[in-house]
Amino acid sequence: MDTPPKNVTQMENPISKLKLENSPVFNYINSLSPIKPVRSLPIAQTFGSLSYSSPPSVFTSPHVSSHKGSRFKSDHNHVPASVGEDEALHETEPPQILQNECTTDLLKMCDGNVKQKSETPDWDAMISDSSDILILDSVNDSEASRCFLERPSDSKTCSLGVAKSTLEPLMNIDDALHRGVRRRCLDFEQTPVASSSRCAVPSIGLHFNTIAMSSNDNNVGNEYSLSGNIKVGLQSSITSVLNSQDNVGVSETGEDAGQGVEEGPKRKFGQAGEGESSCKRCNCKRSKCLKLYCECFAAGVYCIGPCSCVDCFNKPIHEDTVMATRKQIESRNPLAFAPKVIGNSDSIMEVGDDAKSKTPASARHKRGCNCKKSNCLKKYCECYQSGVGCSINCRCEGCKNAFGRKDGLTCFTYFSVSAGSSFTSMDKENETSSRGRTEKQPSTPMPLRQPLAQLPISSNNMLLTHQHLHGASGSSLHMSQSFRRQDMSLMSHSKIEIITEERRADNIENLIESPMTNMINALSPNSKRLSLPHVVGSSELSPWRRNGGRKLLLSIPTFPSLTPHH
DNA sequence: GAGTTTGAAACT
DNA sequence: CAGTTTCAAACTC
Repeated sequence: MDTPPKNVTQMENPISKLKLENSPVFNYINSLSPIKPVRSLPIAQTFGSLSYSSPPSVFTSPHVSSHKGSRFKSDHNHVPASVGEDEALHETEPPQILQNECTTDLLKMCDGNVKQKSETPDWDAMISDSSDILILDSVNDSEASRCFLERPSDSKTCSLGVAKSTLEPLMNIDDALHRGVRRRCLDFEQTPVASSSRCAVPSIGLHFNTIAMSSNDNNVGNEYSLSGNIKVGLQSSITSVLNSQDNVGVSETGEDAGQGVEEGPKRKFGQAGEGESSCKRCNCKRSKCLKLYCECFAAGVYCIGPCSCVDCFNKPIHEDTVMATRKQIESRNPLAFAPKVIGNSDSIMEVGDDAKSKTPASARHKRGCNCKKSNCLKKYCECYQSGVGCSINCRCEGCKNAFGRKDGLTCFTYFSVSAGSSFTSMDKENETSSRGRTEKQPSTPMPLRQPLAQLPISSNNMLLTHQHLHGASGSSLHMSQSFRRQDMSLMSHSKIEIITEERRADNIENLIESPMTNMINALSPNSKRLSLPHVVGSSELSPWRRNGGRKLLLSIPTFPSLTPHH
């Protein structure tokens, strides 16, 4: 099923890289079926529960992880095609899944030295058909592709995050192609090493997690995104929104690496629930990582690498303990490990970063939050943290959740039309008052993307635009202006500025090219999605686009059915 | 990095 | 079920 070894070997010849398109591997890859929506991997929760799918052996078996760990260290010039590993892969991967998604995506990005084959599905088709979102976060375009293509002879490790394909560090084009074919879905479950859309800094990438931490804008808690994105990809074939560093990561050798080698990448012992990430970095000191306090444990993953936990029992070697504890917790609350966020599939958009990136507009926290002081505007709030609005289930006080207030209002990005100004005094006031926070908010323009995902489209087809609602019954708050979606589309085509708190100072070009704009653009008057390439950066057909120093490869996703797989 | 705040989880 | 305690993440300085 996988790449014939011969071809793989052939790939090692640097010269062949330049003639990839003629290589058997390339042909093989192209012969594979086009990208298809993948909903495969069960997002159903974890182990223990009756309806839960059993975790792939690859995650439960330490030795497998060792494999993986070693894989990262493997000489990239060497083709690690361990039979055992491949077998493990075969065991874990639904055959039809991602047959060539990794490679296809991957190849698409090799538009530098490696020419894209004309037969490769065009972006329009891909985007509209597969409804993928593929946002690459990388230093820059050239770097992205370069990393991809260059043989890291200089020990640089480059990895390119390709949504599901989740390339790995130490990946050069050879390995990339090779692994893309060979590894497929394993990566998706192997979240830690999952995707990286970033060219790694000179480092020996072992854990993607750390890169996330080392990125410039230190986002808080974005570690969630990784698996979230991956899962999205799996569920919906939506290539992830790998836009924030959390989504990506290449780590350096070191403690992480050591642990990675020792235990392998962080694995799931259960399947992290929808919206949960398998890429946690806990810091537990007293819970032994055996309580839900522990994010790793709660997410269904073992602690490894980046974790700074003390007396951690959430490790493969304590699998029995972990399982027992988990069962105990589940006996107390059968849904303890169930996805906290549930959502519908009929949402209009799904964007954002990290866990939120897969949060459909209608998604809501299952249990609701209970915030008293944070106004649901900080990540203390599980709803906010999950990128969903508060709901009737919430018992929060003074809810101002930007993703949707308990009272049904939605606050989000500033919206200014045309030459317009935009900010009302209140807006500015709010901006000011919230800037301190916002600046530290996920670099992810969370308010930028996420809320958009929840553009409140009313039953009468009205798109409620931003309002920074000030308080529940906010004083002078302007009630949401409303635009018909049609108008939105028109406006976006003419000129619409979308100003976020974070990016207000950005130049107009960036603003216009903001994801939100693109998304709006992507909304045709009849609510159909428009081809992305036309939307994304008219100047270049390249799927790469700039976004505040990040390259975003966008496409518009259809919503995976997030109907909880209970 | 240390200390504080916060709210979920756990406990009573 | 409500109140309290514990806990770790989020946040601030």
